[in-house]
Amino acid sequence: MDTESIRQSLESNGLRFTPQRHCVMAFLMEHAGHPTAAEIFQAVNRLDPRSSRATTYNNLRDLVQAGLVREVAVEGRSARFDAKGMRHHHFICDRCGKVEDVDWYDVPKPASSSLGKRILRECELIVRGLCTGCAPAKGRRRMGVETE
Amino acid sequence: MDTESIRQSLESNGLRFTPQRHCVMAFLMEHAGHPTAAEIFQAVNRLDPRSSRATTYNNLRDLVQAGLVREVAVEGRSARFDAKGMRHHHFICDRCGKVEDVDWYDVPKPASSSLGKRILRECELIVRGLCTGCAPAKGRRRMGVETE
DNA sequence: GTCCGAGATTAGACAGAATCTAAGTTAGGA
DNA sequence: TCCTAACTTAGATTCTGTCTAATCTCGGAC
Repeated sequence: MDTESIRQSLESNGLRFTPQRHCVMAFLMEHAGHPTAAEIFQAVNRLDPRSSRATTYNNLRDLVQAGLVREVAVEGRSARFDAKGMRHHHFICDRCGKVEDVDWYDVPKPASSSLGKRILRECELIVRGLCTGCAPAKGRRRMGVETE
Repeated sequence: MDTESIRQSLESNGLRFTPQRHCVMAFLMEHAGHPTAAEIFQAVNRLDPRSSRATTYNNLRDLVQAGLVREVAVEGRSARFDAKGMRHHHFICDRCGKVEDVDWYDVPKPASSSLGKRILRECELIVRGLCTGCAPAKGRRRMGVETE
């Protein structure tokens, strides 16, 4: 996503395109590793030491509302964010907590009517396991495949 | 799940069965509404005013490790927990944040090999939308079905 | 070009959630 | 009974996020 389309998305949501917002977007697009709000603030603050934490949090909230950024659902203390590029699911490593993308595939929705709820978005999948770094070497199968 | 099987699960994980742990499990099994750690602590503390917050947090962590309790992946400030009874997915209301259970159905896993990761558990689904309380009355369709 | 108002930013205080620490207690095996 | 490891406790601390009031900036109206 280029600067101009970021600007357009912001303005169509009644938001101004500011250097701070650009900075947040740029960092998120460069870092696919689902950084936390604190990491984003650090990065923004490194580029412009005058920028404040409140602004970063405000901007993250605004960008999520504008649909430019997604907040990833993971356990843990701090919110993680994701520049919305291609749709994808998420993989969480049970050992190191790393969040990785999983290629998108359609997941069947539960029947909305049977729930009595209104389903607004595609279902998001959380896949758990061990990432390449944490999984034991191929051939040795210490952990097995546990399905609860 | 009865007291004896809780005791066995704890002991097979090298953990003692203590009144505090029993209290946490009992509360979680009675309250299916995915209480937060703070709510669990309040409830435990009401039964035994001497019990401490640190113990409740420690016990929740231990119970999750022992596989007796699940931490639910939701955005938001406080961790939410769930006694592992029947398998189910989760529905999160976009407006009020309420977490509800969705009946279990199998979701196709991504191909483990193609990921280079080891998938350890069933995939967890996060469904979003408006709960019965927040959805506009039937017939009026203000929000439509938005699929990102 | 100037003025004005809404939106944006800032620093720092504040609040809530979770963790850490050190000391005391308890349970269970030797 | 004694000893040790596991457990619990109170309270301090850290971390994460929000709020507030003051200031700044942009863009439209004049």
